[in-house]
Amino acid sequence: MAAKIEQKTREPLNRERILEAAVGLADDGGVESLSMRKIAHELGVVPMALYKHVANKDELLDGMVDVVVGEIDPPIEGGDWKTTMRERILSARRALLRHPWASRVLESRGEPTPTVIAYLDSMMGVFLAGGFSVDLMHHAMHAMGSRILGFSQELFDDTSSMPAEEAEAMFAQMADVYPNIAKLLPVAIGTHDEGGAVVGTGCDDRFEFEFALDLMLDGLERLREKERA
Amino acid sequence: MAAKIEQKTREPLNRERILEAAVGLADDGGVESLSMRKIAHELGVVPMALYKHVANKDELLDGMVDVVVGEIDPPIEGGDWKTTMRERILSARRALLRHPWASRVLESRGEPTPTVIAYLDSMMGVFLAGGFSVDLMHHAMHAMGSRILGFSQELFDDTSSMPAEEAEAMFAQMADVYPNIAKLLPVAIGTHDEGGAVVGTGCDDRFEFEFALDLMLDGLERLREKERA
DNA sequence: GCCTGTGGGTATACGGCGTACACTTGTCAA
DNA sequence: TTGACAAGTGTACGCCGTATACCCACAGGC
Repeated sequence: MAAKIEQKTREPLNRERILEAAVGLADDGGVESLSMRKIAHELGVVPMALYKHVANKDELLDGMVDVVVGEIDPPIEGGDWKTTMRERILSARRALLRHPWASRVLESRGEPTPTVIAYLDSMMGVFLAGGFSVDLMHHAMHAMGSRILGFSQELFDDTSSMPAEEAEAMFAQMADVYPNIAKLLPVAIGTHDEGGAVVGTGCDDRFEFEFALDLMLDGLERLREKERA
Repeated sequence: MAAKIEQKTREPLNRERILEAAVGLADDGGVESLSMRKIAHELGVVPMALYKHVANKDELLDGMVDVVVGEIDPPIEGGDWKTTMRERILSARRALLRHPWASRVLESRGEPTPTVIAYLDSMMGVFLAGGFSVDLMHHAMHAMGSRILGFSQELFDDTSSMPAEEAEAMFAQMADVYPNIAKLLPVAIGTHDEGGAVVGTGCDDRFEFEFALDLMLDGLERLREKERA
């Protein structure tokens, strides 16, 4: 009896299950190819059924962003402002790396969701608790920009995904047209002659992100100290 | 005779005319609502006619980006690296403000076009001519990120577009939920009590952009000096 | 003058999309 | 038993990008 009921009444749809399916599909298919029809199919349901639980596709995208932002660790307690900020931003970055579509969706959405606003608010709190004036905190938030959410759009595709010799050939080919990019050949590809030994540190995304992050945080620290004096 | 010919043989389609129309439509309609059909209609032609001159919509978007990047002033000659960089980036920003859709398209495109690559290459040249090592230039380019092309995505919509009292009401309403954002009310809205006088500097996009830009450039300058020592 | 490519514009059509609207059906309170 | 209500369905509309086949003016060779 119970089994029969279980068989015929499948698990009912709800907002969480829809978001979960959507996030999963976006994770492995990319957000461009995400469609209401595919989500519905994934859930074994007709497309219009989704609209009983989400208003429309935009609202669903907002919900997906909230799922990702919800994965960011809470701020650590008791640290100074800089490490608190740094750690949390790196946690945000980890969340966004798990869901590579999220940064694009975040940018394209006009108004931030309450979840995102709450995150930003808490980050502002970290600045203020660290001794920033409201004014400086304001500028700091603008200066951090998307970095505070763990991403900064890269303008080049990383060449690290292609075989080294292919990338090398590509670089060599455009050496005369783009002389300065060509100079990056050794450091960006990863075969890098250093004191006679070829070391393999290429374009390390994590390093570059933290490099820029620390540059920003250090600059802000300096301004904060100047302000307090 | 000549007039008759002129009448019946309209100005022929070509890539430039298509790009011009597309940029115009995107400028006033937004890039989301830009469609091949609308461009064709604008040009008094059937949609498929466009495909004789552009491969597909993606390639057309690339072309549109190139138009915008082409509007960026060439680097000034004879200045030090920092002002050269600064001025050119501000010129890029002006171009992107004329075509607000361009930054979004730039981000969403995977591989940069040759035009964009050439721009980046010339910016690298500015760093190198300024005495940066190839390594530091490499990190600097990553750190600048999209800022080098004149934009840094804002995470909040600017409240400056809505009437001050409405914004004020909005802020007041969320004061208990977002205490730190609420503290921005005076400085971000634009009515700002300073020494008894209410001054009207709100969220100044230009100021915020240059604030962050200079923070970055100053940080890089320090690293450059440390490196040379 | 005629033939024949060929390049540019056209007509039609396909499969996909988001979603409005009208419907059935299963559940439970009264 | 009824009847309201929530959840899921079916159909349809108007968009989208673009494949494919077509037409036709015109240039170059004969």
